[in-house]
Amino acid sequence: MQTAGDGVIYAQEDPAQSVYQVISGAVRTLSHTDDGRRIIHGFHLPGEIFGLEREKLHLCSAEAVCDARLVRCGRARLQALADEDLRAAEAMWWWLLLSRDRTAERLHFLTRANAIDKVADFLIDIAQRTGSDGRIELPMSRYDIADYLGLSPETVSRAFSALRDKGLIACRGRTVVILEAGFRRIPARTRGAARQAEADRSLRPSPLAPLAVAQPQ
Amino acid sequence: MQTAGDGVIYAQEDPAQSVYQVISGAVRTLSHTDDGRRIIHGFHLPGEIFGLEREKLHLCSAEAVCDARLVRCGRARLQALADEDLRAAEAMWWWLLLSRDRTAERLHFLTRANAIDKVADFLIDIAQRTGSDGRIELPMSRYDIADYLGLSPETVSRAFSALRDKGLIACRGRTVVILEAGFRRIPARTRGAARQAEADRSLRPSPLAPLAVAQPQ
DNA sequence: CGGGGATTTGATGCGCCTCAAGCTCCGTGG
DNA sequence: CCACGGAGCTTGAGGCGCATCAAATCCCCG
Repeated sequence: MQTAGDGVIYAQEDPAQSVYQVISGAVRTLSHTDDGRRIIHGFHLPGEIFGLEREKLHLCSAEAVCDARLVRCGRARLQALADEDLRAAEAMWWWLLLSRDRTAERLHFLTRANAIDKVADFLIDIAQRTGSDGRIELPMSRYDIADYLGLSPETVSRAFSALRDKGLIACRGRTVVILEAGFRRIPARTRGAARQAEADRSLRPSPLAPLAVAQPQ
Repeated sequence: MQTAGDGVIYAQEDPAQSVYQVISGAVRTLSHTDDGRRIIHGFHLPGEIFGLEREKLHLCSAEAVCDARLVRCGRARLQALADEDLRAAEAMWWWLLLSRDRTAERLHFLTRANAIDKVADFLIDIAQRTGSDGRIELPMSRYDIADYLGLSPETVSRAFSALRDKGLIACRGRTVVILEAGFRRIPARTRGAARQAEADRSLRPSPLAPLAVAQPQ
């Protein structure tokens, strides 16, 4: 399926019938606080999966950040896959645990780090997930990043400026180049996180044929 | 098995061979940032399960908060349970999804809420999990709470005082009584969280015989 | 060339961390 | 039985970081 920028893929409270994988473009999952502020749960880049729910309804909405192509996989089909192929079931299990661990890791980081480190970490994360060696073209706005990191857009912008002034990145609008290799390890991450990230990158081959190379969250 | 207060159940990087369920007392899972500060991932109360890992090693340590009794369940046994009983496998799957959702919910809350709301939410959470109708005996210190909520111990203490001054709680040391019913819904939670909490409380019966009524995280 | 959203920059205030004392409670030894 | 000590907790003062309000600038696109 195909979705234009800002298009709604599913809304919060919609029946959760499918799981999705991004083919191209980018997707954000989001919800709103009671006082109306937006929370972005995560961004989903090509190859990554989203939409798996515990209950019958989606807990958050999903929107295309920019024009995006997706593959949809029905719940029943996923269930069938897991039932008939033990390795597929194992892969899903493992993928879900990874998703949980990443969320926990993000929690600790966002709770402790300052604004500059958050933005730096975000850029490194995007670079790694896109397989980039430093140059990245951000699909999302500063507002999106702010709502994802729990900062104000102004603070995000100031963090970009600070990183540029320090010579750690070069950027113009949404084009960013990560300059400093040393910059690639952020303080305040929990011990062992580096080792874990290493393990994550060498993703085990997955038997989830149409949904291969699952990058959770 | 039995463990005294502050006793180590397993250490970070230990081989992850078992899953545990708390029978009595309380357990904390924790790790340390590179600069030495302590991060408490979660508290585990009677009936709750912890220790399930994606990899061969534990990502964080587990310690008894106070004297505690635990049940240990080996990985192989868990695997066998899942293989032979489809309903058990489903329950584990569901439990893991719940764990993920709770972590995500906590992430958004801790990123947005102020110190008083964090502490208030923490107290309500503990009260709900212990099945208390208001009176709770905290097993953990203010320092533990601080490291769990990402606050300083002083700020946690001030939050307790502020809640007391507002007439929302009564407390003396680690004994707390939640006074205001209206206080039981905290702002800044994401929409639908109330409905979700409702669903969580009516926990579906689990076929995990020795590890029944699984409360994740 | 004009318009409007996205981004940047500036000024100000509040909230939490840090450093620093007191205070409470409880166990221990005199 | 009471003085002592120490850990846990509370309270106070000051400073830094981020949110907020405000305004200027960039840049894309018609």
